[in-house]
Amino acid sequence: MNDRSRQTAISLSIAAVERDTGLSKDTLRVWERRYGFPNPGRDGIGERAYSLPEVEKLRIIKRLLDAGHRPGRVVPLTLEQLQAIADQTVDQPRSAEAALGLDDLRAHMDLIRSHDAARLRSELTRLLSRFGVARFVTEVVAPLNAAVGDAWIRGQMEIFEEHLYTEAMQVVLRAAIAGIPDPADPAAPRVLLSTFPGEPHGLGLLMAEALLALEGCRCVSLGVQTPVWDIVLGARACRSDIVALSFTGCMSPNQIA
Amino acid sequence: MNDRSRQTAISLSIAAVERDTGLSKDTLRVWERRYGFPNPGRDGIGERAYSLPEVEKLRIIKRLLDAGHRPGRVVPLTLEQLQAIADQTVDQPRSAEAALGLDDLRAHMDLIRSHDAARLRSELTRLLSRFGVARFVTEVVAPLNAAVGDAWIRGQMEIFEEHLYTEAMQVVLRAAIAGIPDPADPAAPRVLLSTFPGEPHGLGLLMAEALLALEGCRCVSLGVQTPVWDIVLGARACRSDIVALSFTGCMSPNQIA
DNA sequence: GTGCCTACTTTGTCCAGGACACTGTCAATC
DNA sequence: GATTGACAGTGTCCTGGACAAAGTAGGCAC
Repeated sequence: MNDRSRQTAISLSIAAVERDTGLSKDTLRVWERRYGFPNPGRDGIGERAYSLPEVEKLRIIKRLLDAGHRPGRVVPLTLEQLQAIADQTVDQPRSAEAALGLDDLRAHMDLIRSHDAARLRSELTRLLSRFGVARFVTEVVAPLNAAVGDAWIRGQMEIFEEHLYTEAMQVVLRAAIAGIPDPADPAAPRVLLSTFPGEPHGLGLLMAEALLALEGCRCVSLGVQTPVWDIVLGARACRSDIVALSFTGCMSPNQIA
Repeated sequence: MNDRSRQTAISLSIAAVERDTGLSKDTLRVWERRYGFPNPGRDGIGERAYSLPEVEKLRIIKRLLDAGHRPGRVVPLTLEQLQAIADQTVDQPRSAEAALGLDDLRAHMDLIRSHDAARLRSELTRLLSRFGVARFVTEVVAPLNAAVGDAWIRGQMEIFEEHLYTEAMQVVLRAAIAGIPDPADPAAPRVLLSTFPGEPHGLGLLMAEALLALEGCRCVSLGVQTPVWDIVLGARACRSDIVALSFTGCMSPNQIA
């Protein structure tokens, strides 16, 4: 309700840190109790006041957790140790097959980092025209997403850069989808797309929509973060044959009565 | 971490209710303490187990709060009383000017409720062509948004229907924006668009983007929910002259160093 | 070595009840 | 009518305790 203006000193309330890091208030307090980190000062009222470097470190830790590490092993570490772990973590087998060579991929990452939204969009559109929708999605979007995710884990990419990329890619993908004609076959399977609450990333959804539309499906998207119950309602209302849900990794289509 | 499967009995954990209603765990507990509602049962472990009707009532209450009512006045009421308040609340002065007459508006609401995504899209596209981008945004999108919001407050619209509408409108607006050529003038003002964390609605952003692009601005959108610090970083990186932030109601552009 | 079962440890979330700053309300005063 | 002050309504934060679910390691048969 309040969000008292904390701009005076550069420190954040526990609610702000929850927003910015994705770590719940409970988790933040219990880490402080157990690991001694974070160790926020207190403002005049006795409430936690997190410093900016502390929040930055928390963000790095959150990324490592999402990448599969355990809190007990990473929370007590120093910044340098965290960076080292991040670097070695992402040495997973990269992009087996891709229309983009590794050099191309690096070039596009640099393009993102150059913050030239218009050029990024036109370059992506060029690739779309060159490879067609299907190859574009599987061999350009997917590896680029992975590369952006990796850079993000390594701390080599700011959040706004990732937003910039997501927005540009969204524009291109939506244009691609708009270019796919509706199936003439009245028996075409009807697909409802959405993500569960807690999954705000919509690129996977658009990728799926593009591929499914290509296959001749009649796609209806509900956008991201639809409550489970409303997904059921929506599936029923649209008489959908398939419900496609996009996760950060796995995919689970299933039939609904 | 757990989200224990509660499908067996039809009850939700406090975390699930927080997700589905937007009321914080703290608020839910304190309402229980103060007003005696909600009054969830306890599962085997002693944790709150909210019933489905309870959650539905909480959702209605949340809507009324967002519409300006005070908790003490609405939380203790019965469902009927709440419905009565909702009905009388929305009797605000409706749509002074609009390209859509009230009948048209009602017709479009019915179209949304018919769950025919394709027809909704094409109808909106038709209106876009007929009125042009500027009038479409101000005289079609804006009143429709308001009408959807009203229906939502009255409980006359399911969440998935609102998602359906948002997605369709998004497709149309993005197509409209894509059709606006980039300004040739190299001195065109550069505008960065985003919303603050906590504001996940992107239609306002797209409306602003459309209007600004029409005015010859060079728009770059970061999408929704960008952390404040990253908006600053983004504005700097894109050398933006203006930062446009979309809220649920008011608009606040401002200059950045 | 491989597979499986059983302890042990880690970890996020939940609980209770107290506190307090912020905001809106209402009445008395200038 | 505006301003001020008392007062109640309200959301968020605090502490410290508890525990189920998930992950890890040891033991034992094959």
